[in-house]
Amino acid sequence: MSWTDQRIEQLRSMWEKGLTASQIADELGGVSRNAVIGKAHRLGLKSRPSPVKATEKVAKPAKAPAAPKAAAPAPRPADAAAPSPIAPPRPEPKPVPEVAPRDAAVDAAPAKPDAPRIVSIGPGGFIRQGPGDQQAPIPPAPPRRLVPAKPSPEIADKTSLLDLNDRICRWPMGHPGEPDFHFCGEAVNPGFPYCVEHCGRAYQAQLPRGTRRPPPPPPFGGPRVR
DNA sequence: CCCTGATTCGC
DNA sequence: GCGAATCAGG
Repeated sequence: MSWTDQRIEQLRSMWEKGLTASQIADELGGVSRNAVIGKAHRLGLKSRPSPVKATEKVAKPAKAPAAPKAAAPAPRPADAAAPSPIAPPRPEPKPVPEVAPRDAAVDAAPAKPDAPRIVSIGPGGFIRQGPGDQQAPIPPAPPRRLVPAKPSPEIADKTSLLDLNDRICRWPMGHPGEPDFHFCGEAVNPGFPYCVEHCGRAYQAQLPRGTRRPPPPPPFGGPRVR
C-alpha cells in the first residue's frame, strides 16, 4: 500500500481525532501500526499523549558510554527543539473550471442544525486548527464563486473512492470497509478537499482567546461499534 | 503479558 | 520516504 492523498487525509483526520495508531492502521488497512506512526511523524503531526514521555532527568550526566547496542559514538543531539513550523498543507489550488456566475452562493454556508454555530468564516476563511498547530497563513479567499450545488446525477448515487476527484468533496460517510461506505461527493469549496459544509467540520474558525469551543462534532458519522 | 507512541536506521 | 525493529512507559 502506498500513501495516497486520500489515505493521508484519513490518517490526519483520525490522528487528530485521537484514534490510536493501531486503530488508524486498522481502518486504513494494509499498513502496520508502526507505519502509521512513522507516517504521522513525517507529516509533521505528532505529539499526542504518549506513554513514553521524555525521560528528562535533570541529573543524568555520567551516562555510561557503554551502551548495550552499538553505542552511537556521536552523541545524537536530541533535537527537542521546536519542530519547525509546519508548512500549511494547502493543496495547490487547482485550476477551477469556469463556474456559472452566481452570486450569494458563497455567503449561504449551510449551517447544520446540530452543528456548532461557529463554523467558518467563509470560503478560504477557514483556519486549520490542530493541537499546537495554529497558523496564521491562510490562503487568500479566492475570488471565485461557488457553483450552485445542483444534485447532479453523477453524485446522486454513492460516491465511491474511484469517483473522487479534485472537484468533489471527499468527506467520508460511514466507515471504510462497510458496505455503504462512500464519500460526500458534493462540490468542493474551491481550494479545499471538502464541500463548504464539511470544510466547516474539518477546519474550525479561529476564536478569540479564551473562548470555549463547543464540543467537536462526532467523527465519521459516529463512533464505531466493534 | 498486553497496550501505547517515539525513535532509529537499513532499505 | 518508508516501516520493522526497538525502546520505554502504562
